[in-house]
Amino acid sequence: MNPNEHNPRFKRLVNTADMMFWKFGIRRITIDELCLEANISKMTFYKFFENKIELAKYILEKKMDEGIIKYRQIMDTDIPFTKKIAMSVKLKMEQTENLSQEFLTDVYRNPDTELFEFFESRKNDFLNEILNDYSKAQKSGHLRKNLKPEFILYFLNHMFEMAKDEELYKHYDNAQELIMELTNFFFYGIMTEKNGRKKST
Amino acid sequence: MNPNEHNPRFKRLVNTADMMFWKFGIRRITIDELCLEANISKMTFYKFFENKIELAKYILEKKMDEGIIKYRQIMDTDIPFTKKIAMSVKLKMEQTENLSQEFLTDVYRNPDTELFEFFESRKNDFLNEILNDYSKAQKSGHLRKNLKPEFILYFLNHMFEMAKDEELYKHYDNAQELIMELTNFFFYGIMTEKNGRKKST
DNA sequence: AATTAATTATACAAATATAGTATAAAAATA
DNA sequence: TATTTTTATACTATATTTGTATAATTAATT
Repeated sequence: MNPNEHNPRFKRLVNTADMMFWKFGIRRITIDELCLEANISKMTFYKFFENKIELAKYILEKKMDEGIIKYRQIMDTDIPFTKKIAMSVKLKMEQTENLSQEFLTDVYRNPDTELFEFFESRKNDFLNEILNDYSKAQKSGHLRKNLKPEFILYFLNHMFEMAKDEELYKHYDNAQELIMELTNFFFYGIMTEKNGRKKST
Repeated sequence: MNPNEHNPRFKRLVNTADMMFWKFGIRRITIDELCLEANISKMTFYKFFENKIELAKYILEKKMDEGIIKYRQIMDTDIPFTKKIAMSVKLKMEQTENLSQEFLTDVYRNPDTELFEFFESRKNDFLNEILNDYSKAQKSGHLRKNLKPEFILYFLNHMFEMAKDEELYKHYDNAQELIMELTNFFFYGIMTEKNGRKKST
């Protein structure tokens, strides 16, 4: 809800920064460079943002909000819960793939912890929302009762590391196959029988 | 033929620099960063290279030499000349694809013209070698006589721009198809009839 | 057309980052 | 052990970057 959201210079700046931060990380990009590329003067930059970190924060916030919105769209749709899980796993998978290592590295290693704290706090809000959704699903009988929602989150996060594990990958023909295996494992692992589990395989 | 070629620290440094320059360009990478990443001390860096530009020059030279060697391998093989042309076009195509825009931008925009001049001079040597090969082929009747070898080079260079032209690309289903079209056009355009041209299509 | 507002261009001081060197300690090698 | 290589640290001189102040341009509004 930035009041400058429709200002063409503002948009140009944010888009340029988004692209460049994503590609090179935050610390490698100078404000002068951004202004040159976005074709605005430095004074205009400082009209919009206090400094580079605030700009990065704005971009990060936007990206995270997009993810949350997509997640909520899935959860609010009137489809079976099993389908919701499958779709949200797929969503997280895609988002993990699109993640820029350069951007994230700078978020985590930024000397002052500002960006990092901002990111972590937002991430926690999001995780709590997911946790809440899973808890509700558990109460309404969609998920196994003898399963801590925190474990689900933990497993979900580690799924993506597993998807990149060389040792594990060896046993599959391609990445897609391994991802399917993990998703299925997760899927059947959390569901109650009536909601997705096969009685025997 | 650097005497340090087999020194593990030297190798680590060069490999790290290769990767990082390729990804981020030269100017964005500091010597400290390279040393940290390659796990060597700064003093060791300066044992191997006078400065960052010399290191970049070494890497650029290596990359260009690799290309030239591959080209010569093709030209020295005992295969029909038509095949040689097709293979060397494919080689150039691949090399153009692998080109790092970040690396090249820094080569061209480096404030002191050192790297640029080094690159251009090497490139010219290479172009002359190709020119020479085409001239010989022309004399031995593999190429049309009424065709300046310089035109071939010019066309070859512009083929790769054409391959990326949005307007042109529209008319093809995929990139491969357009590339084939261009290669064939080039191929039949330079050959004498007996060496590749179809009498009618 | 005159006034007002927004944007740029330029220059600048202060802060920060980087390059390159000197030195002593530590590690590896002979 | 003696010798060589490598590192760690500290430091100076540059170079770069930040953030601001100012006047000049440009665009928008009255």
